This record gives sequence, structure tokens and C-alpha cells, in this order.
Amino acid sequence: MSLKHAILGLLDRSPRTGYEIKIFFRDAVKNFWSVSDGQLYPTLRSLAEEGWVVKAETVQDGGLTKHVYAITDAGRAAFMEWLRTPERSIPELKEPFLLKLIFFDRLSKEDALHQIEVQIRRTDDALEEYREIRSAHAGTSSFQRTMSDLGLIILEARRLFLVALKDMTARGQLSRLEPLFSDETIDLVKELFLQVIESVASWPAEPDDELAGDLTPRDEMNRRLQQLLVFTRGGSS
Amino acid sequence: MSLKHAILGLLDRSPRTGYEIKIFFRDAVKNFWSVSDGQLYPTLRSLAEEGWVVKAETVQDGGLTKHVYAITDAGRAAFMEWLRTPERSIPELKEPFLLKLIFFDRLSKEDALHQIEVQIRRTDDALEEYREIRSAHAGTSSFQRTMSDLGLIILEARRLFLVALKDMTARGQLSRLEPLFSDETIDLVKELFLQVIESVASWPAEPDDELAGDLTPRDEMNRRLQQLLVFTRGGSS
DNA sequence: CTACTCATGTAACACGTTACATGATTTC
DNA sequence: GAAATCATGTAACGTGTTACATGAGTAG
Repeated sequence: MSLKHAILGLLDRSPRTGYEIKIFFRDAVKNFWSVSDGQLYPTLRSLAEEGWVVKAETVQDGGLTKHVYAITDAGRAAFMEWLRTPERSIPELKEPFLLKLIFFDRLSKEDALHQIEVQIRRTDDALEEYREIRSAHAGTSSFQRTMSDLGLIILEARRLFLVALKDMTARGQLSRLEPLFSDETIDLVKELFLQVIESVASWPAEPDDELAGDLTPRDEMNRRLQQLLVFTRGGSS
Repeated sequence: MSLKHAILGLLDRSPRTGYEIKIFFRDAVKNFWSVSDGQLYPTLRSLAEEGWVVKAETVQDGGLTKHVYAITDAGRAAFMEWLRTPERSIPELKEPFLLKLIFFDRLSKEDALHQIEVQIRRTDDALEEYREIRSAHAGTSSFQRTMSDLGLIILEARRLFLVALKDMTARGQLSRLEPLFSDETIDLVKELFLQVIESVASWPAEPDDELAGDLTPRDEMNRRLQQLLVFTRGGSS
């Protein structure tokens, strides 16, 4: 169970109360893995029963009762074993919207378009939240922070799909027996991604602070991408 | 519950057996929404109890017992109500791998890299499966078919993230206080996506089969993207 | 004095997985 | 004759949500 082990990981950093763990999942892991009260507190009890955590302290902070949990050696061992075990699967795209999409031919064009628009709005909302997370993390550094990078890039891809789908639906062109994106388009997007990766890979292995004022490989990549956009815009027929 | 209503949608197309529904979820909705036997058969019974489906026929096909289910008027009404109700939320990125990633600073560089590589391999496997679905759907047309477009574009984005993460990890550059992708990179990728969308939007409203031999807007877009790739490759410093 | 946040929990339910159980037909 | 596929189901368990329940402190 991932949640149990993630809680152990937090307690391994420092002992904390159920409420503090709750705040972490509400704010720090926002949009990734939400945890309800009805799941968190029973999980803490279950962790205690397994001997992986102990209720270290019960503080009476001005009438309020706080239970501070701490990890045990057994808990630490269980956590590290979980952490070292690679995840061997990736999740399905199990969205209720996609299940509904199968039957969209039964809807009027107006109904279908409206539903796709709602999805685009929700995607934009989520993008906005990820941008906020990114801002909040600015100047910090960790694996955790990179998660907002994934959120942004995945949601932009999702948005691309939805807008293209909306467009094709509006024009009634889903009957043209062609995919939304051609194989060539997918391959080209893939190629573009590869170029981004190559640019990242061309960063110097040793950070060289003395060159801070100069053009970094990242700047260079952005300059190239920028030019590329001007190029395609200008070449529009 | 989405599954119940999706089953109703299938039965609304034509009556079928539990096994036929099972095959649909195994093959047609592969990688999107898998359903186990232990969930399917109880769900069918529950649908019957609610009066949304009826066991229309029990065929003794050479010793094998087949139960053919058919949708009722009440079932049809429930299905259409579900179908017409827009999904007001989008799913979280609830991947066990991401929960683990929070604590990757506790792993050795080798362990971290290995785990990221496993994820990349699984992503490639899934991409391969989506390409197969695309091929299987070639020449057909429906909303359902577009789902593989989403799968491909989302997985390519995921792959971009993983490879960049692996690269930064290998170089120990996650401590450089900079995001995996800069704001500019995200904006530029977004711009590129917008151009793909614009190209899709510029398709003629009326399919004109007589121009089939000519350069379609899609071909035109691919030509531009191709040029763009040559341009950035050539401009490499 | 009202509403919100802090703080902790329980109970019922919903959804989903895994393992088990049975038995016939078809393919190698 | 062994293995895979066709065909249907049950039981136990794991995970997660929603609603409920309680009570103190703090900001408007």
C-alpha cells in the first residue's frame, strides 16, 4: 500500500501529527494524491497496530489534543524496502470522461461540444493550480518539485487532445476515417520532445556559476525553440 | 458509477453476454479501463436487480451456458441521463511512482536511475500497445478511436518528463534550484501544440474527395513541422 | 456571535482486486 | 492428453469516499 509507506517516509523526516500529515497531502501533493480524513486516521491506527509507528506524545495545547506520531525501526525498514522496490506498472487512463466518450455518437453535436468544453475548462483550472505549485516551489530543489513539471506537460498534452477533438466534432469530421493526429504528427511531436531532451542533456555536467551571465544551454534551447515558432508562424500559408 | 452505465451503453447497442462485455473491456478499452471477472458479474447482477437489464436468454450452446443480457427502458433512461451529464472533474495524477519520487533523495543515484529506467521501459511498452490499437482501428471512425490519440500524446509527454528526469538525476543537477523545464520551455511546447491545433482547425469544413491527391492542410502542417525539425537540427551549436 | 481553522476520529458504503471454484470446448 | 479459451460466478480482502460526530481556538 503506497499511502502507508508515504506516511512512513514523512515520519522518517520528522515526527508529526495526523493533522500535519493531512496538510502535507492537501497542499504539497495537491493534484497528485489527495487523502481524506476518513482514510488518514484509520491508516495511522493501522500503522501503529503493525508496529511501524508509535504515538510518541499527546500534547494538550490549550485544550486541543494533539497526537504526535514517530516512526519505529521496523517502520523505517518497511519504508526503505518499499522505496527501493521499482514500480513495475504504469496506471491506466481510467477517466470517466473517456468511458463516456465511447458513446458520444449518441449525443447531439451541441451536447458533445459542451461536454468537451467543460473538460477543457477543468484542464485549464488544473494547469493554473500546477503553475501555482511551480511558483510556490521556485528556488527550491527536489525530486518532489519536478512532479509539477510532469503535471504541466501532461495537462498541456491533454489540452491539445481536447481542443483538437472539439474542433473535429464541431466540423463533424470524425467520420472522415482519419485519426485526430496523423502518425506523422505524432512522430514529429515526438521528435520535438527529443530535441528538448537533447538540450537538457547538453547542459554542462559541472555547474559553472562564473558563466551565469552568459547564454546557458537552456537559454540556447529556448532561443532555438523561439526562432522555430517565428519560422512556422511566418511560413503560414 | 461509470462502469454500470458503460455496460448499459454496450447493451443499448445490442444484447450480449457477460463474456462478450468482458472481451470488450479486455480488447477495445485496453489500457483505459480494465474490468475483472470479480467485478463484472456482480455488476451485471446488480444491474438486473435495479431493473436496468434483463437476462433475455439462456442458451445451452453445446453444454456451455450463456446468459444474454438486454437493456430495459429504465436502463436506457439511466444510460442517457448519465451520458448527458458532463464530467465536472479531471482525475489526479495518482501514480504510486510519483509518491515514491518524493523520497528519491533517500536513494543512491544508481537505485534512482534504475527505477526511472524501469518507468521509461513501461512507458515504451504502453506506447507500443497504443500504436497497435491505432493500427487495429485504422480506417474506422468514432469518438472511441480518438482515445488512442490521447494515449499516445500523454505517454509521449510522460516519456519526455522521465528522460529529462533521468538525465538531471544522472548529472546530479536536481540541486541546481531550477525546474526540469523552464517556464519558457513549457510556454514554447504549449505554443507548438497551439500550432498543431491551428493546423487541425484549418482543415476544410467540407471534405473534398476530389482534391485527395493534393496537399491537404494536414500534409501542410506536417511539412511545416518537418522543416522546423531540420531547422533546429541544422541550427545546433 | 458566527464562521472558519485546528484537531481527531467513526460508520456505512462504494469500488475494485485476487484468489478460488466449476466445467465445457477447442487447439496443439 | 495437455493447455488454452469459452463461460460463469463467489468470498475475502484492500482501498477510498461521504457523512457524521465532537470540541476547542481564533478572526471578523
